[in-house]
Amino acid sequence: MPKLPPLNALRAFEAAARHEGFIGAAEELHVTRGAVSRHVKLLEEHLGVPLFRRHAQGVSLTEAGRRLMPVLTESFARIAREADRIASDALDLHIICPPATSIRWLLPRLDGFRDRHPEIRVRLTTDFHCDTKFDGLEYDLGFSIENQPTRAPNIAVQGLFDVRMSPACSPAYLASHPLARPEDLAQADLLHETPRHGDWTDWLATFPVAGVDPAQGHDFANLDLATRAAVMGTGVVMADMVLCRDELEAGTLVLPFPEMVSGSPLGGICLLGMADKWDLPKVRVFRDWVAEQAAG
Amino acid sequence: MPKLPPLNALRAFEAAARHEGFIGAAEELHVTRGAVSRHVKLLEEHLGVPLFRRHAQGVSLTEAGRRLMPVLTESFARIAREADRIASDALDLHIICPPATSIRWLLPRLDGFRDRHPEIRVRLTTDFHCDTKFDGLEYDLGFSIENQPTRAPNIAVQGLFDVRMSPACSPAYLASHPLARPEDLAQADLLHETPRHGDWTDWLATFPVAGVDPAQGHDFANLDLATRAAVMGTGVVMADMVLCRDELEAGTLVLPFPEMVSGSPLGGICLLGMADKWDLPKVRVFRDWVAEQAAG
DNA sequence: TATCATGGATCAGGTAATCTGATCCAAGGT
DNA sequence: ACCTTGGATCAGATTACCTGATCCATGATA
Repeated sequence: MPKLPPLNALRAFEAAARHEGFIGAAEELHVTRGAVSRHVKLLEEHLGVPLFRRHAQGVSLTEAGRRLMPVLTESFARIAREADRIASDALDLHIICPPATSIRWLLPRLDGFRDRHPEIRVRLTTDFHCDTKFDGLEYDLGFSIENQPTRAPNIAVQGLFDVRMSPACSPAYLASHPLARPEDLAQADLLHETPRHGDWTDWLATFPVAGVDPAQGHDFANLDLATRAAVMGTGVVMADMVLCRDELEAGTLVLPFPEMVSGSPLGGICLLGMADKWDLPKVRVFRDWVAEQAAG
Repeated sequence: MPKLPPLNALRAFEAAARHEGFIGAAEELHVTRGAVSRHVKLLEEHLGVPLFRRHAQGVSLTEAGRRLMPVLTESFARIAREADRIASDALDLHIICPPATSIRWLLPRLDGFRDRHPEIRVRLTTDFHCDTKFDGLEYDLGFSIENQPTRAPNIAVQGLFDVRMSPACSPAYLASHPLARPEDLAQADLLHETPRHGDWTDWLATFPVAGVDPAQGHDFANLDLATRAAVMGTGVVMADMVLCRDELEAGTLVLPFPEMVSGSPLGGICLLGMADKWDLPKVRVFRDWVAEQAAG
């Protein structure tokens, strides 16, 4: 079976052959002339044949050197190209995130991540995804609104923040629709993030308020649209304390009952991903960044 | 420009991938499991992506590893194959030698060299060759019967033994043709190694013998044929003391005038070769062996 | 024709990369 | 429950490698 010569010597020779001199090769490899000279000599001894003719000014390839060089140049180039592709793909970070979390929380912060890690190309897909069948091959990480403790064993989970909900509306709506007591909600226009109306149902399970029917009100495709409707004074949305922080701080949304904040029976927002990829540098870096953003 | 990962790590990974385990790779590379493990880990860190999935029993390639492996296997195989060919060609030793020296001196000894250096494939061409235009590309070494001190500057020369000549004939010939005095050679049948008759002319220049005409006698294509004719009792050959040693020791040839041994005006037998190749291992080894044989 | 510039060879000495060998650990087989 | 297999890991030893100085041959420069 053919034996492979010392690889570092091969690389030094290839560089020297390409540069037609040891100095050029030394610069490319960030070593001294002597190191290149030594490598070439070692290779020549290994093969038992000179690869360069030494002249006063520079070197020229011998017959043997001329035969060896193109094989090395091509092989190294192929290896480098493939290794580069693999390393480059390793920096592509594909994330899936539900619309509200994406638009109201992730997207506004994502440029910060891109600034800090320009080498990682983030590809964000904003859509719902089935948590129980998270596509770990397609996506490196997914935001989930259902932090269930038990999932498939090859799916890793990292909690981010609790879901804390409370009814919210615009100051103008509050002025025209008095909400002095929770029972006043029975007359309010409820805004729902999905046709399921789970948001109000869950909250009412924590705070049973007589006369409020979660079946009534307007439906939206997601929480963002419902929230924006609330800001425009359309009604009362079941606002997420985290996702609606901007509006609450700016005062475009207010909480009529600030004491009545419910948790989520689903356990809050979390990140999930395949255990396989969980500790890839790009994944770890993103997870750390998200955790930092969630905490701050 | 694509960057090349650590080459030794690539080799370790390739071996591990081929053996589907670190232990097999370790054996192939003559290192320990730990060394392979470390190399693979280094490469994985370099690329930023795992190449193996670690199980309790052995490892299996990840997507990235499956992409990288064939490129490495093919590239390394190509490099190893070409390097092997070059090293192998470096062991082909092509020699040219004049017929008499070849048949009477070199060939009987050559098996000894082949025994001592079975890795060197000796290819012997038995023919005259023009010394002034020794074909250094075709032949690694050439035996020359003309040890001229000044040659082309890129031709190296190594003297072997002096040419020492004296008339010789078979005992039977001597019995039937009395050669009591040098002058008796005038009546002898002279045997010439070439139509040039240089052998007798040179000897007669050293030992001028009245009445001997170097123009007469029988011509042969080379010294070997002339010598064998002399052994058969055809006449008197101008025998080389080295090349005819066997016959002289066996007594199949005798020297009528053992005191009258001339040197050669050409300086004796030597080896020559291109200065380029003079110190190649195969050449040096052969030169040393020839010198040893010539001295012994 | 002397001097300089260029480019490689070489060497001693230091340092970093690599290997070893022992130990640990997890998972599957008996 | 125990053993076997195969990889991970660590401290310490070893080796390979690089450096930086110096030397040398040659061709350019003045």
